[in-house]
Amino acid sequence: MGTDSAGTEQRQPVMADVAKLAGVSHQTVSRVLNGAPHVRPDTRDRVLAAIRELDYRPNSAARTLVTRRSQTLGVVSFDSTLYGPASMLDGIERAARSAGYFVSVTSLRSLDGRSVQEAVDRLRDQGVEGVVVIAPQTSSVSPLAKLSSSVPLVAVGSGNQTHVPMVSVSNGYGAGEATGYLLDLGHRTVHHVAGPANWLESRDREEGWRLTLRAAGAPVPEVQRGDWSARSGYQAGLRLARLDDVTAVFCANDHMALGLLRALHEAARSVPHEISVIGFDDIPEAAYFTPPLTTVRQDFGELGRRALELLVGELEGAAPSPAHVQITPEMVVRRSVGPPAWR
Amino acid sequence: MGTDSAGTEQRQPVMADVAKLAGVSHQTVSRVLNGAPHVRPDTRDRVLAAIRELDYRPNSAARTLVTRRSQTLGVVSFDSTLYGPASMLDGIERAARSAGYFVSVTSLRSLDGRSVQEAVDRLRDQGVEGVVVIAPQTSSVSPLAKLSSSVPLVAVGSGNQTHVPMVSVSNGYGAGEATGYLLDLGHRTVHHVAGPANWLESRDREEGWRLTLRAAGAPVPEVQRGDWSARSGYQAGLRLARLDDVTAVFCANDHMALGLLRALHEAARSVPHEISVIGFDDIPEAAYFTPPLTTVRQDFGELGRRALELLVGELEGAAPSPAHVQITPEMVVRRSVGPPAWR
DNA sequence: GGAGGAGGTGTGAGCGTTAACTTGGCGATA
DNA sequence: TATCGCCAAGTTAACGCTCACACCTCCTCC
Repeated sequence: MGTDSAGTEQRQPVMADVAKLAGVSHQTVSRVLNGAPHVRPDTRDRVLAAIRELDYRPNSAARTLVTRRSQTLGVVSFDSTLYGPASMLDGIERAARSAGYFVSVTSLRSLDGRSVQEAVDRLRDQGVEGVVVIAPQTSSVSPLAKLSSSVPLVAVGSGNQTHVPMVSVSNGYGAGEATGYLLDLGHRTVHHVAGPANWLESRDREEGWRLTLRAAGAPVPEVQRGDWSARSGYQAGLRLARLDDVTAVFCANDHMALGLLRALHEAARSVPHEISVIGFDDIPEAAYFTPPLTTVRQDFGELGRRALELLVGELEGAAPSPAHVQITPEMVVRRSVGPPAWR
Repeated sequence: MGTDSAGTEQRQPVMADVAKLAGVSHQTVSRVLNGAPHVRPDTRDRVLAAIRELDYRPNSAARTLVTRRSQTLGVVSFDSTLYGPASMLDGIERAARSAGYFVSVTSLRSLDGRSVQEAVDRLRDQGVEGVVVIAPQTSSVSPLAKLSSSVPLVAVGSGNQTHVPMVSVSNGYGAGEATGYLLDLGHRTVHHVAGPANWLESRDREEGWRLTLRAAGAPVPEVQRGDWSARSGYQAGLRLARLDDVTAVFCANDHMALGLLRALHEAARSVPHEISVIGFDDIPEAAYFTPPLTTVRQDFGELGRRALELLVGELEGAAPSPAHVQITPEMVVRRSVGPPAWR
């Protein structure tokens, strides 16, 4: 008959429905929902009961519209299939949730700056309050400075970028530790299987390796360049196996180290008796390689967590701190290293 | 000096600002933005120019409020640090983006049904239009049926759940292939390192293995139970190495196979000469194990993509298809298998 | 040449919430 | 007893967008 209440209305209940049922105004419902003071306990209870009865859910779009806060953070990542990015994402998500934020992710299809730009824009259009960028490529760092003006932004990765708040692992330090350890064992020098040239991690680890060799007065062999994959490590291994003065190799990550181990095995070069190998990351499998891999552990989850803390701090604290958090990696010694063979 | 225009207002431009600048009504701006017909080309151009000049961004919360569409999908995953879930997430994100959706993720802290419930609720409160659940544990499947009434939902994993649309890999088939291959090579039977008992994948692979042995009249050895980690595979390997009638082992995933290889190597049991090993997943590193691992490949990215297609279909097509998409895995033969040793 | 239709645009209402005011009690203070 | 102030509510106005409709101008057709 009338215009309303034509029986069983199927639409979602809204605040007004709750208010009517509880016999209060919608504003009081809002107050209860937001934990505002000055609500009489019995009133609160009536409202809560009505909410439960109707299974009422606040509409987040409406709330966002008026408060201008979406409670959502964005994450831009590159290849979230890799162990590192995946773990960081996981850390970020956990930290975000406990800070009361949702996480919206988007992954990059290519490495260029425009792609990062697009991804951040996309996230921004969706209304995220801040963005964490996991994109440690040289090409994607410079655009960040511009972007950060449009939306609070934190980078996670490597490098000494001054413009953007960032949390990173001391890759150079870790690489130095690994290289130094091998030199201390008595190796004349240490070869290096590096990551892609345009990754900051890659560059920093290479630099750490190089500086340590120089400081020790050791010769600096030619770098074998890989792309983080086991496949590329394998190929680097085949090349290194042809040289016969190789007694120690530092790989920029564990996956390449795995490939290297494979290649050395095929070339009948014993690890660690003839050649020592150190990786980087300490992926969960590293301890089960043949032989178990000595490596430099970095805590990806912690990295993500810290990045999120930084972002939330920037968002909620008034301080627009352009901080740079450094996390120190730690070497884990396993059976893939030893003193050089006497011969 | 009225109430408005006190100089350089810092607030974000809204549709009305664009309209004023272009000399049209806000509705025309909306039409241009949404590609509505019946807008004269030069009007459109003026509007577009105004948008660019002001760097106007539509407010998604406002749009969502009125259209009741958030353009956002939720993903619930368990341990997105693992290669499988991470790859699926990646596939889902890519597919979602090309279908015009954002992706909001949340990961489970524990396996129980209540935890899944909470995660989905959380996502729903945020206003997602649908949810993909990557949670192939037995404990989390039953709650899904109830949940699916409140929001469109698709599961990805395993099992023959009838209540919820799902996309899964034929785990039983893959396990059967692997087991059959080993039997065909002449092995008397095949041992099995299984995954956690409460995972559907685990259960289905174990069942495929068992059925194949039975069908071939082969004895069914006791199952070694692991937890997907290389560590647990290693421990299972130590146990199996003590038995001396073991000539073939099928592992429920590649990581456990890695641990197994390690244990067998330490026990001086040669693979494949004394013992053949097959894994499951074909992670990128499997080809570089020592020896390279024969395994059953499943395309996680494809899995995620298909799950998303299913969800979007349910969302946009009128058909509430309670489909069940099956993807067939494929065996990849490498050097970790061979005929049993004669002795 | 007036009716009808289609293209092109403007007007007003409403989505569901929070923010800012307003209102009405009631006890404490002067 | 009149006044102040605090508590506990209610009322109204945004927030920025889309939808439904009204309107105007041509053009076509009989």
